[in-house]
Amino acid sequence: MTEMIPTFDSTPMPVGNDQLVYAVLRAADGPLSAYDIMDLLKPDRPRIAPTTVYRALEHLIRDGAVRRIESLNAYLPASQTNERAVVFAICDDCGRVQQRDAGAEVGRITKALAKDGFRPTHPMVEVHGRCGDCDAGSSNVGGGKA
Amino acid sequence: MTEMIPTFDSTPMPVGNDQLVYAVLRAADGPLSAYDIMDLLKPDRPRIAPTTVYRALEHLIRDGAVRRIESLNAYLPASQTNERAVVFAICDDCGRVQQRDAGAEVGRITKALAKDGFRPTHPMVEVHGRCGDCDAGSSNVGGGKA
DNA sequence: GGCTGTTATGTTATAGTATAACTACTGCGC
DNA sequence: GCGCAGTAGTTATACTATAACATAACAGCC
Repeated sequence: MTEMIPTFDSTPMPVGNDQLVYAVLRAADGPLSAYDIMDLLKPDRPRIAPTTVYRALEHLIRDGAVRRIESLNAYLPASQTNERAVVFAICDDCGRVQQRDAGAEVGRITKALAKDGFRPTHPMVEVHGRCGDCDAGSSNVGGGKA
Repeated sequence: MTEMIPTFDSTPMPVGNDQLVYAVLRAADGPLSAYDIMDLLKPDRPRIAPTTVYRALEHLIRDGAVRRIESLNAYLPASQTNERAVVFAICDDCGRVQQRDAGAEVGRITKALAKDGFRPTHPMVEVHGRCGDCDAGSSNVGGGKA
């Protein structure tokens, strides 16, 4: 946890970019692209550049506070301190993403690959679909997509 | 204009962009980005545009002949006609990718999500790591990364 | 034949995502 | 002070993908 809540203070507000980026991600109700983040930081940092955002994301991801969704080119605050493999359930309708542990299943997959001589370092599982809310909301009886 | 093979006989044999793109992917020994493909097609089609390549990829993916690797923004010919869920084992050293069936494990994951009301449509599993060849070739005894 | 809808393609421009290259500042240990 | 590592700023550019519009080929129908 790099959480560092800088509350009652006398310090000269050294809130770094990492914290700012993290705060923006926490405040959002869905994944954000790096450029979304940049736009949301503009009020505080009018001249912020992509590089800055990407560097902050790099740190946050390295520390496990943020995760990247490859299939969306977007970023989310990690939901759990739990370090096991995570699966993203991505709703293509509303854009919201759930994170769930899939350590067991991912373990089976990586073990099978290891048997073939492959040495896994970073597994990722992303499942697109439709969340319960959206599925209920616009029940189109035919069964197709919206 | 559409690259007729000008052979013996009157059959038009119009080799479309889809076939050209597919041929390039088959000839490569690893995944290619859309712009890699474009460059490789330049000799045949000096003025080919990104749009054309993306459209061909769209068709090929729709037909199951090609798969996209999200974490690389790259494309591969599908290894199997088998329609089950596939896991990509991506070597971060040499760039080569193996495709293996992971229908069983992916089935467990999607079933678990379905129990929560999520309706999966397109699961993807991509595992980064190091292939057997690279792991053997540059055995760095400490166990870290290259 | 003429009309129209559909699919594929071409062409130009632009949007969106990510990194390179260089500079400079800060804190820390020697 | 000096070098080093980490962070940050700045500018430019590379890489990935789509929008918007025009054209051509063909099929079905009147």
